[in-house]
This record gives sequence, structure tokens and C-alpha cells, in this order.
Amino acid sequence: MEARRTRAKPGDGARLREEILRNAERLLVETGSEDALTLRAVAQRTRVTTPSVYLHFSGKEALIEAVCLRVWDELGDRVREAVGRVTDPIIALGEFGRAYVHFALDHPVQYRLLMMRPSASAEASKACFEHMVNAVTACVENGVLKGNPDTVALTMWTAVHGCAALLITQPALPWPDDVNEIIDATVRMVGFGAALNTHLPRRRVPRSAELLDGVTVAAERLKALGSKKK
Amino acid sequence: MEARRTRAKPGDGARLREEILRNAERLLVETGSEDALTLRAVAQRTRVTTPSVYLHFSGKEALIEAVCLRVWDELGDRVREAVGRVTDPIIALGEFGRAYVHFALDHPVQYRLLMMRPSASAEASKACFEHMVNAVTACVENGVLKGNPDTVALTMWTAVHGCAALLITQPALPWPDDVNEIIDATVRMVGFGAALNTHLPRRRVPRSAELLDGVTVAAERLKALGSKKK
DNA sequence: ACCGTCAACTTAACGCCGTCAACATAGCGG
DNA sequence: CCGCTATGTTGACGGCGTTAAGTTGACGGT
Repeated sequence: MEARRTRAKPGDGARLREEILRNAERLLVETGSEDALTLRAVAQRTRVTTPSVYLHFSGKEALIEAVCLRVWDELGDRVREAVGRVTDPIIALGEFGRAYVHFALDHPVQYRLLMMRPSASAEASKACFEHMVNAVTACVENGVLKGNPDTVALTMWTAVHGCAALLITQPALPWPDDVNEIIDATVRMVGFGAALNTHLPRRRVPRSAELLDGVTVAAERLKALGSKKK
Repeated sequence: MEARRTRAKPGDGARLREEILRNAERLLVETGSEDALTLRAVAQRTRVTTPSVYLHFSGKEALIEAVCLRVWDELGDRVREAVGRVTDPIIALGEFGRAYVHFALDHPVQYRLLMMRPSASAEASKACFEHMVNAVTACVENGVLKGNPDTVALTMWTAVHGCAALLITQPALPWPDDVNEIIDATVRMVGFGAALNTHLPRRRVPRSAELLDGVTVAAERLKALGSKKK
């Protein structure tokens, strides 16, 4: 086994930490499974002996955690950028959802690690969640949504997360040929649904006939508004 | 190590299979983590040596798969029962969602195994998905929903799954004290959203002002219908 | 110029895991 | 009564995460 060439100078051992982190994510993406993410494999790829990993991470779990943190940051950047491109709050919320799902589909292994591990990192996910709350808050101030922004954002996030998660973990379902169909349908459903849901009284769910009547009216009204403005 | 008392008679070796399966799920629930689901631990609890598991399961993965299949069946029973209790199709769809999420929350470890493993069982999930398609088809025939039942059901399932998944894997988020608030909000959002989404033209997402106008009209109409009938 | 100190790694080993090949044994059909 | 098959067991292998103890190289104080 060819040993690592140069040893780090005192004080910059963190260089190895970065290298390990990078190799861990590469290994994860290449193999497509976290079972293949072995401390030994990561160490070998970094041309270091296995216990050296313990100099920078307290164990395997901590290494995975660190990889996840990095992905959270990227996700946050991506959705912030998407939201920033538009001014209309409800459109921004839609862009948020689209960017979110697309990021998840672009990094399926990382996303599964992020959201589906037994104990995922709490603080980082909260930070990302804040972005969604902000987008929702803008809608509430605008008047298009009502209610507690936290709760509304949670409800909308669950839907978007479910879309990404199911697309990743259940590819055998009868998805349409173009994934964007489902993403768009989800985004619209969330938008319409949250709008109606926040403005409607909380008491009861309308029966089919009532819902259909109400929807028909809303649909005609929305259609008229849409063609009038365009 | 005290050996297993009696050995199974020829022809009913499947008894051990059942016992192993039961102990595997028990172990899973007790420890709360699939990492603790060890072939050795399962074998010991069944009072059998480890390689005996290989007589009934081709390996660890197959054992987990078998546990999952059993859970799928229970989930299918639960939602079928929930849907069968009501006649109104849109109410039935809501009951489907409620029962689905509650089942997931009642069996968090199993649900995570079911939906979040790298390679989840495809056929079983399809069978469960059929139930949802049936519920949606009833709504389409009723006229309250439009479009391809497969696609509509997928969109709605993603939202319900996301609700369950996020509740299970991200307990640190600012959930309301009563989980039913989120479940109800999700169910209503899905109902309203899917109804609006299937009846509206596919072209574009309305801007905030248009959406708000349409929603306001729909809300008043729905509210009137609700109080009139009740 | 030397030397101790300390960060940065390596060597060696432990116990647990999934898996497999080889061996043992009980009961039933002939 | 005998042999065959279903039903297990014994023993072992390699790989894993983790830990304790040893090694090495650079730097600061004297």
C-alpha cells in the first residue's frame, strides 16, 4: 500500500478533513448507496489509514452528518436563488418548490441521506426550513395566504418533500414520462390548496357536491382573471 | 446457549419462518433502528443458530423485504377499511389520507423501512397504490376531480406520504402540539388543491392577485354551501 | 544547536457482522 | 430396518467500526 506522500504541517490538519469529506461524498454518489460508504474505503481513497479518519470525525455517524451539512447548504443556496429571481410571492413559492424537487432529483443519494436517516441533523434542516417560512410570510403579508406561517410552510413542505421522496424511492410507480408534469401538478396543487385551505373556515371538510360547486366557481373566476391579464 | 427445544417436523419448516419474521419485527420496533436488526440477534431471540435463518430467507435483505411485505398488507387493510366506512368519494379520499398518515405514525420504523430503503419492494407498493387510484377514480366519476386517475393519485399520494415522512424523520421542526392539525391541513390542502388543479387549465400558474380573487370567491361560495347543508 | 513537546499519523488488535461450506440428526417412505 | 430428505448446527472467513499504543516530523524555548 502506497502511503500518503506528505504529512500535513501542524496547524493545518483540517486539510485532511476537507479531503475526507470530499472523497466520502464522491464515494457515495459513485456507488449510489450509503452501505458502500465505508470508513475504510474513504480512508483508502484519501490514501490514509482508517483510524486517521478519527482525527477529524468522531466516528462514521459524524462523517455522514458532516456530508449532510454540506448538502443542506447547497440546497439552501439553490432555493434562495430560485426565490430571489421573482417578485410575486406566490410565484416565488412555486419556484421554491420546483427548485427544491429538482435539487433532490439531481442529488438523490444525498437527499435520501439528508431526510431519511433515523436521526437527521436538526439545526441544518431548520435553517433551510426558514427559507420556506420567509416565502410563506411574504404571501401572508400579501394576503394570498392566511394563518400561522410556520404551520402553513410545514404543510406545503410536506407535499414538496413527498414529491421528491416518492420520485426517488419508488421509481416503479406509474410516473408520467416527463417528471415535470408531476412536479408542476404538485406545485399547483400546493398553491391552490394552501390558498383555499387558509382562507376557509377550519371546521369541516366540504362534501363532494359543495366542493365541486365551489371549485367550479373559483375555476371560472380564475380563468377569467388569467385571460384578462395575459 | 440453550438450544431450541423441539425441531420442526418435515413439511412444516415454515413455522420457523413465521417465528423469525415475528421476532425480526419485534426487534425492529423495540430498538427503533434497523441497524439493530441483526441476523444474529433475530436468530438468538428465536433460539436458533444464525445460519438457520438462511433456510427460510436468502439473506438479510430478503428478511427485511419479508418484514416490509407484511407491513404493506397491514397498511392496505387499514386504508381499505377507512375508505369503506364512508360513501361520499371526496370524504373517502380524506379518510384515506388520515388513515394512511396515522398508520405511518403508529409504525414509524416500519414505515421508514417501507418507503425509504434504497430498493423498496415495487409490487407491494403498487398494490397499495391501487387503493388510492380507486378512491380517486370514484371522485373522477363523481365529477369532483378530472384528469388521469394515476397522475392525480400520484400527486395526492406524494403529499400524504410527505406529511408522514417529515413527521417521522424531522421531529425537531416546529410542529403544532396536536399532530392532527397538520394532518387535517394536509388532507384539506390536498382535497382543495387537487380539485382546483384538475379543473383549471394547465397552462399557467395564476399570479397572487388572481389567485386571491378566485380563492375569495370560492371560499364564500363554499362557506355558504357548508352552512346551508349543515 | 539541541531537545522536549505535541500534532499528525500508523500499527496492531478486538469484537461484531453477514455469509458459506461442511457436518449432524430426526422422522418418514420403501 | 434402511436410506433419503428436511431441518437444523459447527466452524470458519473476510470485512466492518472502533480503540489503544506506538511512531514521526516540525516547531519553540533555551
